[in-house]
Amino acid sequence: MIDKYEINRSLAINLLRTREAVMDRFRPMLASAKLTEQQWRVLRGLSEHGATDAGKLASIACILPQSLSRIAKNFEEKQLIKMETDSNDARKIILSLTNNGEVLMKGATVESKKIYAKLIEDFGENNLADLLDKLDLLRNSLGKE
Amino acid sequence: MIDKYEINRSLAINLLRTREAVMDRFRPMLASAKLTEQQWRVLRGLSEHGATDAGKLASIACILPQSLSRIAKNFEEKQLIKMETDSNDARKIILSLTNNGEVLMKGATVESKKIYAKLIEDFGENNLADLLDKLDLLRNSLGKE
DNA sequence: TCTTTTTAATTAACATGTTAAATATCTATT
DNA sequence: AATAGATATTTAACATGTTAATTAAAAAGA
Repeated sequence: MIDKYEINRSLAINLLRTREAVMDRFRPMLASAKLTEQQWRVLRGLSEHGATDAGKLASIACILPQSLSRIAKNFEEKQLIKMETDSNDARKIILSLTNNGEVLMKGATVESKKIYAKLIEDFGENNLADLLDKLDLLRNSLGKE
Repeated sequence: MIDKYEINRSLAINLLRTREAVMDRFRPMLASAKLTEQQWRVLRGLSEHGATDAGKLASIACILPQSLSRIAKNFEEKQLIKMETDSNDARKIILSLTNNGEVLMKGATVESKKIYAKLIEDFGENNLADLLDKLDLLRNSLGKE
């Protein structure tokens, strides 16, 4: 039964395999920084957005709030982030990088940009723009954002 | 610092978000069958390819052999699959669906095809073909397959 | 103001991802 | 045939995904 419904042709699997192929280029960098993909996205979100409450940060980093809760506790113990209660809303926790966290991200970000630049060079800037457009279109077609 | 390196524009995150949007359409089906995404891919692989050794099946289902090992034990206890040693190579384990497993997959496959057909209708057959082509191209550019 | 509802974050329980190591079997070399 | 090296699977330990429940605080209504 080899048709467009077959597993190797399915959209979800192709998105997964392609993402894995992309991440393979970043894994050495992450391994040398001793960070998981999710931890990297959290620190990157804080680095780009500055102090952010947990809910927004989870959304930015594309992880569940429950996962961020665990990651944040871990990072606070390692003194990579600070956790403070929002003075306007005691339910919210504001996260921000410590100096240690910023130092860690400085180096990793330089490395990450090099890898991404090489990826764009290999894939082609136009191909990348087209692909990102198609992905946006698909998400819109599915009624999400 | 909003440039092409910014997290919300990064390729890996977009592939992740888009995949999540696609899977959102399938999750109700999976929930009603009480299957995780990975369990679904394993059963689907067996349904499409018949009896398969663990290594090949893990590759087909796009999960790690270690994960398949746990899933297979779980499924064997629930009598959804059989596990037999390969008579030609005692290192290999051949997995196959039981009758129970095939019955489960019959219904779920019908449902899955309906959902996928609706997705194609919403996204457009040409857009889907283009996207799959671009994903292939990207994987090839990255030197994978 | 008091109660109810909603929201933000956390915790719990189980499944999977990831890296490393262990086990068993096969293959190649001598 | 005996050994060394390679392959297939499994197990272990820890991090994250997922669903559900819990806690605390804000917002809404009576």
